[in-house]
Amino acid sequence: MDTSTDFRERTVEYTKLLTDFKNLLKNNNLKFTIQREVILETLYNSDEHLSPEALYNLIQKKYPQLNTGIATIYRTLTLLEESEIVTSLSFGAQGKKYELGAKEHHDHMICTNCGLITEFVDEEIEKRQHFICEKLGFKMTEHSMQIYGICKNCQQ
Amino acid sequence: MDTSTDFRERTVEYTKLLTDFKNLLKNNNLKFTIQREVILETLYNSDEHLSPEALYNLIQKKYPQLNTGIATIYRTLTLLEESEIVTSLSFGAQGKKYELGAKEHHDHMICTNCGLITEFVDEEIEKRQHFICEKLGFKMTEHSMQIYGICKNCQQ
DNA sequence: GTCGCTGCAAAGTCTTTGCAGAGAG
DNA sequence: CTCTCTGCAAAGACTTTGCAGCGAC
Repeated sequence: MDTSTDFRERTVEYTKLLTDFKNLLKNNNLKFTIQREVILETLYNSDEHLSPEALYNLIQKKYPQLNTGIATIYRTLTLLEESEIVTSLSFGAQGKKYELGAKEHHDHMICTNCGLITEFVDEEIEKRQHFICEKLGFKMTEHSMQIYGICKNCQQ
Repeated sequence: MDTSTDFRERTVEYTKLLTDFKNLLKNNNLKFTIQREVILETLYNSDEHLSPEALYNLIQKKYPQLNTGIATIYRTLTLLEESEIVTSLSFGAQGKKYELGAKEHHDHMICTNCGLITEFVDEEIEKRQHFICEKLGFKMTEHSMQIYGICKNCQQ
Protein backbone atom coordinates (compact mmCIF):
# COMPACT_ATOMS: atom_id res chain seq x y z
CA MET A 1 0.00 0.00 0.00
CA ASP A 2 1.14 3.47 -0.80
CA THR A 3 0.93 6.11 1.92
CA SER A 4 1.05 8.96 -0.58
CA THR A 5 -2.31 8.03 -2.05
CA ASP A 6 -4.01 11.15 -0.76
CA PHE A 7 -1.45 13.37 -2.33
CA ARG A 8 -1.61 11.56 -5.61
CA GLU A 9 -5.34 11.69 -5.77
CA ARG A 10 -5.24 15.32 -4.95
CA THR A 11 -2.83 16.02 -7.77
CA VAL A 12 -4.85 14.10 -10.28
CA GLU A 13 -7.97 15.85 -9.21
CA TYR A 14 -6.42 19.26 -9.68
CA THR A 15 -5.02 18.34 -13.05
CA LYS A 16 -8.47 17.31 -14.17
CA LEU A 17 -9.98 20.50 -12.83
CA LEU A 18 -7.37 22.52 -14.68
CA THR A 19 -7.91 20.62 -17.90
CA ASP A 20 -11.65 21.12 -17.68
CA PHE A 21 -11.13 24.80 -17.07
CA LYS A 22 -8.79 25.10 -20.04
CA ASN A 23 -11.26 23.34 -22.27
CA LEU A 24 -14.04 25.55 -21.07
CA LEU A 25 -11.98 28.61 -21.92
CA LYS A 26 -11.02 27.28 -25.31
CA ASN A 27 -14.59 26.40 -26.18
CA ASN A 28 -15.69 29.91 -25.39
CA ASN A 29 -12.86 31.68 -27.11
CA LEU A 30 -11.47 32.86 -23.82
CA LYS A 31 -7.85 32.94 -22.82
CA PHE A 32 -5.99 30.96 -20.25
CA THR A 33 -4.01 33.47 -18.20
CA ILE A 34 -1.69 33.13 -15.27
CA GLN A 35 -4.16 35.09 -13.13
CA ARG A 36 -6.95 32.67 -13.91
CA GLU A 37 -4.74 29.73 -13.10
CA VAL A 38 -3.61 31.23 -9.82
CA ILE A 39 -7.19 31.95 -8.78
CA LEU A 40 -8.29 28.39 -9.52
CA GLU A 41 -5.26 26.96 -7.76
CA THR A 42 -5.74 29.11 -4.68
CA LEU A 43 -9.39 28.12 -4.45
CA TYR A 44 -8.36 24.51 -4.83
CA ASN A 45 -5.74 24.68 -2.12
CA SER A 46 -7.96 26.41 0.35
CA ASP A 47 -10.11 24.38 2.66
CA GLU A 48 -12.06 27.46 3.56
CA HIS A 49 -14.82 29.34 1.90
CA LEU A 50 -13.15 32.44 0.58
CA SER A 51 -14.47 35.93 0.11
CA PRO A 52 -13.20 37.77 -2.97
CA GLU A 53 -11.08 39.91 -0.70
CA ALA A 54 -9.63 36.95 1.19
CA LEU A 55 -8.75 35.35 -2.12
CA TYR A 56 -7.16 38.59 -3.27
CA ASN A 57 -5.06 38.78 -0.10
CA LEU A 58 -3.91 35.18 -0.39
CA ILE A 59 -2.85 35.69 -3.98
CA GLN A 60 -1.12 38.98 -3.28
CA LYS A 61 0.83 37.28 -0.55
CA LYS A 62 1.81 34.20 -2.54
CA TYR A 63 2.43 35.87 -5.90
CA PRO A 64 3.15 39.52 -5.15
CA GLN A 65 4.94 39.98 -8.46
CA LEU A 66 1.70 39.26 -10.32
CA ASN A 67 0.00 42.21 -8.68
CA THR A 68 -3.37 40.73 -9.44
CA GLY A 69 -6.15 43.30 -9.27
CA ILE A 70 -9.27 42.80 -7.22
CA ALA A 71 -11.33 43.41 -10.36
CA THR A 72 -9.75 40.37 -11.95
CA ILE A 73 -10.68 38.32 -8.91
CA TYR A 74 -14.30 39.38 -9.24
CA ARG A 75 -14.35 38.84 -12.98
CA THR A 76 -12.81 35.40 -12.67
CA LEU A 77 -15.09 34.34 -9.84
CA THR A 78 -18.10 35.37 -11.90
CA LEU A 79 -16.77 33.36 -14.81
CA LEU A 80 -16.08 30.34 -12.60
CA GLU A 81 -19.49 30.55 -11.02
CA GLU A 82 -21.27 30.80 -14.37
CA SER A 83 -19.32 27.78 -15.51
CA GLU A 84 -20.34 25.97 -12.35
CA ILE A 85 -16.77 25.40 -11.31
CA VAL A 86 -17.28 27.28 -8.09
CA THR A 87 -20.38 27.96 -6.04
CA SER A 88 -21.07 30.87 -3.76
CA LEU A 89 -22.68 31.33 -0.40
CA SER A 90 -24.34 34.60 0.57
CA PHE A 91 -23.91 36.12 3.99
CA GLY A 92 -26.23 38.93 4.85
CA ALA A 93 -25.51 42.20 3.15
CA GLN A 94 -21.79 41.73 3.49
CA GLY A 95 -20.71 39.77 0.47
CA LYS A 96 -20.35 36.27 -0.80
CA LYS A 97 -17.91 33.49 -0.18
CA TYR A 98 -16.78 31.05 -2.81
CA GLU A 99 -15.72 27.44 -2.83
CA LEU A 100 -14.92 24.93 -5.52
CA GLY A 101 -18.15 23.44 -6.71
CA ALA A 102 -16.48 20.36 -8.11
CA LYS A 103 -16.62 18.90 -4.66
CA GLU A 104 -19.45 16.66 -3.71
CA HIS A 105 -22.61 18.53 -2.82
CA HIS A 106 -22.90 19.46 0.83
CA ASP A 107 -24.64 21.79 3.22
CA HIS A 108 -23.20 24.26 5.70
CA MET A 109 -23.17 24.72 9.42
CA ILE A 110 -22.04 28.20 10.35
CA CYS A 111 -20.86 29.25 13.80
CA THR A 112 -22.18 32.73 14.52
CA ASN A 113 -19.52 33.21 17.16
CA CYS A 114 -16.27 32.38 15.38
CA GLY A 115 -17.37 32.14 11.74
CA LEU A 116 -16.30 28.52 11.36
CA ILE A 117 -18.05 26.78 8.49
CA THR A 118 -18.52 23.03 8.75
CA GLU A 119 -19.75 21.03 5.82
CA PHE A 120 -22.04 18.05 5.97
CA VAL A 121 -24.25 15.94 3.75
CA ASP A 122 -27.34 14.06 4.71
CA GLU A 123 -28.94 11.69 2.27
CA GLU A 124 -32.27 11.79 4.06
CA ILE A 125 -32.55 15.52 3.55
CA GLU A 126 -31.41 15.33 -0.04
CA LYS A 127 -34.05 12.73 -0.82
CA ARG A 128 -36.71 14.71 0.94
CA GLN A 129 -35.86 17.83 -1.08
CA HIS A 130 -36.30 15.97 -4.34
CA PHE A 131 -39.54 14.52 -3.09
CA ILE A 132 -40.95 17.92 -2.15
CA CYS A 133 -39.99 19.47 -5.47
CA GLU A 134 -41.59 16.68 -7.37
CA LYS A 135 -44.75 17.04 -5.34
CA LEU A 136 -44.94 20.78 -5.98
CA GLY A 137 -43.98 20.63 -9.66
CA PHE A 138 -40.82 22.64 -9.08
CA LYS A 139 -37.82 21.88 -11.22
CA MET A 140 -34.86 22.13 -8.85
CA THR A 141 -31.53 23.24 -10.25
CA GLU A 142 -29.71 23.62 -6.97
CA HIS A 143 -30.28 24.05 -3.30
CA SER A 144 -28.48 25.20 -0.24
CA MET A 145 -29.01 24.82 3.45
CA GLN A 146 -27.38 26.66 6.29
CA ILE A 147 -27.61 25.89 9.95
CA TYR A 148 -26.56 28.77 12.18
CA GLY A 149 -25.52 28.34 15.78
CA ILE A 150 -22.60 27.84 18.09
CA CYS A 151 -19.95 25.28 17.29
CA LYS A 152 -18.59 22.74 19.73
CA ASN A 153 -15.48 24.78 20.53
CA CYS A 154 -17.30 28.01 21.18
CA GLN A 155 -19.73 26.37 23.54
CA GLN A 156 -17.01 25.89 26.12
CA MET B 1 -70.05 29.28 11.13
CA ASP B 2 -68.51 32.64 10.56
CA THR B 3 -67.06 33.30 7.15
CA SER B 4 -64.97 36.20 8.42
CA THR B 5 -62.80 33.96 10.57
CA ASP B 6 -59.71 34.53 8.49
CA PHE B 7 -60.05 38.24 8.71
CA ARG B 8 -60.68 38.20 12.41
CA GLU B 9 -57.74 36.01 13.14
CA ARG B 10 -55.59 38.20 11.04
CA THR B 11 -56.62 41.29 12.94
CA VAL B 12 -56.02 39.68 16.28
CA GLU B 13 -52.66 38.48 15.12
CA TYR B 14 -51.62 41.93 14.02
CA THR B 15 -52.79 43.50 17.23
CA LYS B 16 -50.67 41.08 19.16
CA LEU B 17 -47.70 41.77 16.96
CA LEU B 18 -48.14 45.47 17.46
CA THR B 19 -48.47 45.09 21.21
CA ASP B 20 -45.35 43.00 21.37
CA PHE B 21 -43.50 45.57 19.33
CA LYS B 22 -44.67 48.40 21.58
CA ASN B 23 -43.58 46.49 24.65
CA LEU B 24 -40.25 45.78 23.13
CA LEU B 25 -39.76 49.46 22.42
CA LYS B 26 -40.85 50.48 25.88
CA ASN B 27 -38.56 47.95 27.53
CA ASN B 28 -35.62 49.32 25.64
CA ASN B 29 -36.43 52.94 26.10
CA LEU B 30 -37.20 53.36 22.45
CA LYS B 31 -40.06 55.30 21.00
CA PHE B 32 -43.09 54.18 19.10
CA THR B 33 -43.31 56.31 15.98
CA ILE B 34 -45.70 56.43 13.10
CA GLN B 35 -42.88 55.35 10.76
CA ARG B 36 -42.18 52.26 12.80
CA GLU B 37 -45.84 51.37 12.87
CA VAL B 38 -46.22 51.83 9.14
CA ILE B 39 -43.20 49.65 8.45
CA LEU B 40 -44.48 46.85 10.65
CA GLU B 41 -47.93 47.11 9.15
CA THR B 42 -46.64 47.06 5.59
CA LEU B 43 -44.53 44.00 6.30
CA TYR B 44 -47.53 42.37 7.88
CA ASN B 45 -49.82 43.08 4.97
CA SER B 46 -47.37 41.90 2.37
CA ASP B 47 -47.35 38.30 1.35
CA GLU B 48 -44.06 38.80 -0.35
CA HIS B 49 -40.52 38.96 0.85
CA LEU B 50 -39.65 42.61 0.62
CA SER B 51 -36.36 44.29 -0.08
CA PRO B 52 -35.72 47.52 1.82
CA GLU B 53 -36.31 49.42 -1.39
CA ALA B 54 -39.56 47.61 -2.19
CA LEU B 55 -40.78 48.38 1.31
CA TYR B 56 -39.77 51.99 0.86
CA ASN B 57 -41.71 52.23 -2.40
CA LEU B 58 -44.81 50.64 -0.93
CA ILE B 59 -44.78 53.04 1.99
CA GLN B 60 -44.12 56.07 -0.17
CA LYS B 61 -47.07 55.11 -2.30
CA LYS B 62 -49.48 54.44 0.55
CA TYR B 63 -48.42 57.23 2.88
CA PRO B 64 -46.77 59.86 0.68
CA GLN B 65 -47.37 62.56 3.26
CA LEU B 66 -45.10 60.76 5.72
CA ASN B 67 -42.18 61.05 3.35
CA THR B 68 -40.44 58.20 5.11
CA GLY B 69 -36.73 58.12 4.39
CA ILE B 70 -34.96 55.02 3.17
CA ALA B 71 -32.56 55.35 6.11
CA THR B 72 -35.48 54.92 8.48
CA ILE B 73 -36.49 51.78 6.65
CA TYR B 74 -33.01 50.35 7.07
CA ARG B 75 -32.78 51.39 10.70
CA THR B 76 -36.17 49.94 11.51
CA LEU B 77 -35.49 46.68 9.67
CA THR B 78 -32.26 46.28 11.60
CA LEU B 79 -34.13 46.88 14.82
CA LEU B 80 -36.87 44.45 13.87
CA GLU B 81 -34.37 41.82 12.86
CA GLU B 82 -32.37 42.16 16.07
CA SER B 83 -35.60 41.80 17.98
CA GLU B 84 -36.42 38.72 15.94
CA ILE B 85 -39.66 40.19 14.70
CA VAL B 86 -38.54 39.88 11.12
CA THR B 87 -36.05 37.60 9.46
CA SER B 88 -33.99 38.23 6.38
CA LEU B 89 -32.99 36.20 3.38
CA SER B 90 -29.79 36.92 1.47
CA PHE B 91 -29.68 36.79 -2.30
CA GLY B 92 -26.31 36.87 -3.92
CA ALA B 93 -24.46 40.12 -3.69
CA GLN B 94 -27.57 42.14 -4.30
CA GLY B 95 -29.18 42.74 -0.95
CA LYS B 96 -31.52 41.13 1.48
CA LYS B 97 -35.23 40.58 1.62
CA TYR B 98 -37.26 40.69 4.79
CA GLU B 99 -40.36 38.95 6.04
CA LEU B 100 -42.19 38.79 9.33
CA GLY B 101 -40.50 36.22 11.46
CA ALA B 102 -43.52 35.74 13.68
CA LYS B 103 -44.85 33.34 11.10
CA GLU B 104 -44.27 29.68 11.51
CA HIS B 105 -40.80 28.58 10.47
CA HIS B 106 -40.53 27.62 6.82
CA ASP B 107 -38.06 27.17 4.02
CA HIS B 108 -37.95 28.78 0.61
CA MET B 109 -38.21 27.69 -2.98
CA ILE B 110 -36.96 30.36 -5.32
CA CYS B 111 -37.68 30.52 -9.03
CA THR B 112 -34.55 31.72 -10.80
CA ASN B 113 -36.61 32.74 -13.79
CA CYS B 114 -39.36 34.94 -12.34
CA GLY B 115 -38.16 35.45 -8.77
CA LEU B 116 -41.23 33.87 -7.21
CA ILE B 117 -40.62 32.68 -3.67
CA THR B 118 -42.69 29.79 -2.40
CA GLU B 119 -42.62 28.79 1.23
CA PHE B 120 -42.81 25.29 2.56
CA VAL B 121 -42.18 23.30 5.70
CA ASP B 122 -41.21 19.71 6.02
CA GLU B 123 -41.19 18.02 9.38
CA GLU B 124 -38.86 15.27 8.19
CA ILE B 125 -36.19 17.77 7.28
CA GLU B 126 -36.65 19.73 10.48
CA LYS B 127 -36.21 16.61 12.55
CA ARG B 128 -33.20 15.55 10.58
CA GLN B 129 -31.54 18.93 11.12
CA HIS B 130 -31.92 18.65 14.86
CA PHE B 131 -30.59 15.13 14.76
CA ILE B 132 -27.49 16.14 12.80
CA CYS B 133 -26.73 19.06 15.11
CA GLU B 134 -27.03 16.87 18.14
CA LYS B 135 -24.73 14.34 16.59
CA LEU B 136 -22.09 16.93 15.78
CA GLY B 137 -22.36 18.84 19.06
CA PHE B 138 -23.55 21.99 17.31
CA LYS B 139 -25.98 24.23 19.11
CA MET B 140 -28.38 25.41 16.44
CA THR B 141 -29.98 28.81 16.80
CA GLU B 142 -31.59 28.98 13.40
CA HIS B 143 -31.43 27.51 9.95
CA SER B 144 -32.50 28.27 6.45
CA MET B 145 -32.86 26.30 3.32
CA GLN B 146 -33.33 27.48 -0.23
CA ILE B 147 -34.19 25.42 -3.24
CA TYR B 148 -33.46 27.16 -6.53
CA GLY B 149 -35.01 26.17 -9.81
CA ILE B 150 -37.87 26.82 -12.16
CA CYS B 151 -41.40 27.14 -10.84
CA LYS B 152 -44.40 25.38 -12.30
CA ASN B 153 -45.54 28.43 -14.28
CA CYS B 154 -42.19 29.18 -15.82
CA GLN B 155 -41.75 25.63 -17.00
CA GLN B 156 -44.48 26.10 -19.58
C1' DG C 1 -38.42 69.59 28.52
C1' DT C 2 -35.64 65.51 27.45
C1' DC C 3 -33.76 62.41 24.63
C1' DG C 4 -34.60 59.33 20.94
C1' DC C 5 -36.14 59.55 15.98
C1' DT C 6 -36.30 61.27 11.37
C1' DG C 7 -34.99 63.04 6.73
C1' DC C 8 -31.32 64.53 4.28
C1' DA C 9 -27.05 64.20 2.35
C1' DA C 10 -22.60 62.61 2.76
C1' DA C 11 -19.72 58.70 3.59
C1' DG C 12 -18.88 53.69 3.56
C1' DT C 13 -18.77 48.93 1.66
C1' DC C 14 -18.59 45.84 -1.79
C1' DT C 15 -18.77 45.07 -6.75
C1' DT C 16 -18.71 46.36 -11.62
C1' DT C 17 -17.17 48.92 -15.59
C1' DG C 18 -14.39 51.85 -19.05
C1' DC C 19 -10.12 52.24 -20.90
C1' DA C 20 -5.50 51.87 -22.68
C1' DG C 21 -1.74 48.99 -22.66
C1' DA C 22 -0.17 43.94 -22.04
C1' DG C 23 -0.29 39.31 -23.44
C1' DA C 24 -2.29 34.70 -25.14
C1' DG C 25 -3.12 32.13 -29.24
C1' DC D 1 -1.34 40.31 -35.52
C1' DT D 2 -5.84 40.01 -33.36
C1' DC D 3 -8.76 40.21 -29.84
C1' DT D 4 -9.20 39.10 -25.02
C1' DC D 5 -7.38 40.25 -20.35
C1' DT D 6 -5.55 42.99 -16.96
C1' DG D 7 -4.75 46.81 -13.57
C1' DC D 8 -6.22 51.07 -12.47
C1' DA D 9 -9.38 54.29 -11.17
C1' DA D 10 -13.84 55.84 -11.55
C1' DA D 11 -18.59 54.65 -11.24
C1' DG D 12 -22.46 51.96 -9.30
C1' DA D 13 -25.51 49.63 -6.07
C1' DC D 14 -26.74 49.10 -1.58
C1' DT D 15 -26.32 50.40 3.26
C1' DT D 16 -24.83 53.20 7.19
C1' DT D 17 -23.83 57.44 9.59
C1' DG D 18 -23.62 62.49 11.21
C1' DC D 19 -26.38 66.13 12.10
C1' DA D 20 -29.89 69.50 13.13
C1' DG D 21 -34.55 69.89 13.82
C1' DC D 22 -38.85 67.18 15.17
C1' DG D 23 -41.77 64.62 18.05
C1' DA D 24 -43.02 60.83 21.59
C1' DC D 25 -43.51 60.46 26.32
